Amino acid sequence: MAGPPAERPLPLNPDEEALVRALGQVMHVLPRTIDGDMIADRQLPLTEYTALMNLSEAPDRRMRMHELASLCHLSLSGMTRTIIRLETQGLVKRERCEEDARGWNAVLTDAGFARLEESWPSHLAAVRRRFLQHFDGFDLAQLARAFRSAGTTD
Amino acid sequence: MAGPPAERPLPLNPDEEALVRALGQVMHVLPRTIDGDMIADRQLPLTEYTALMNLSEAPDRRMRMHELASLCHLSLSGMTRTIIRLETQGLVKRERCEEDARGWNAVLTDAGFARLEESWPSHLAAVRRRFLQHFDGFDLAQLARAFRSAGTTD
DNA sequence: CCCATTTGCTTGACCAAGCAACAACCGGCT
DNA sequence: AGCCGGTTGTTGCTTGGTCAAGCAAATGGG
Repeated sequence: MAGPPAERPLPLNPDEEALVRALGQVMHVLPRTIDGDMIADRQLPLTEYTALMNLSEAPDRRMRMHELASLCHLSLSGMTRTIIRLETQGLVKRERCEEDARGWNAVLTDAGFARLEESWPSHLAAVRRRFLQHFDGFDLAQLARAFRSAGTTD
Repeated sequence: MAGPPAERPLPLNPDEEALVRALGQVMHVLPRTIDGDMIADRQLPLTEYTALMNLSEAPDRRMRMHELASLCHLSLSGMTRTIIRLETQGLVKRERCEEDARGWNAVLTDAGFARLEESWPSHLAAVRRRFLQHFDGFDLAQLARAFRSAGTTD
């Protein structure tokens, strides 16, 4: 990545420029908009929804902090703090991990599952309306591959 | 956005699901990666680079806080603080706006311009490598349109 | 078996950024 | 002239990120 101070590479062409700007916009606007929708609609911030959702899909509705953090795109400390918030609301509880007593499992409670059940349609609608809707004619699978390749630490 | 508690809409199909997950990943990883590249390479965080860049393209290298914030995809308060950081480094100065005494102009200094000159190739390289490269076969203009439509507050 | 190292998670400090409440100021209306 | 709604920035609080330190459990070499 490093190099001599001042090369003079070719600047972006207009299409590249437009795409980069538009992506910047989306990255800024989209999470906030969806979070706003969720809060307005179900009083459940996107981060907490995401945690509940990933837990609900895990076997036995439980997961180690490390794995959950990575699925939620959160740092481990951010995950800890999120789980603490959810725990105080009774939506999640923590249990020591049996096969490795250093570890903890975040476990979805029944209340947490109910909260999720009542919230996912709202999340789904937001995702459709704020994002997917705008990619109607596109080859989504191909797009997904490109994004995945841009998102995996190259 | 609001509705009765528990509708049962169709879930996302696998391609939609994959795209949403991949975008989540990118939104999380990309800014941090590029920011990391810029810091490693030029000790200039992405946010500060973006501010300098937008200022440099403005007439007289000056801009009102409001407009600069919007171009940088930053809240006004975030912009205030960024400009304060840049000001303490001597890269920007603030001047009262003459035609409106509430307003301020952020003005790029010569030092700021020099900093930008020395940094933009690094930014450009990061954007190419971390993002554009992964969209080789795509119709970038069409993509840009879709992203713009998803990014404008619907 | 014991001690050093590593691993999994928590915690605290510090920073960046968003939102909401605020202050200063403009401009139009009466 | 004086007020009032809207605009422009700034500040206080919360969330989240990184980094470093701490602690408890696990692992491995002597």
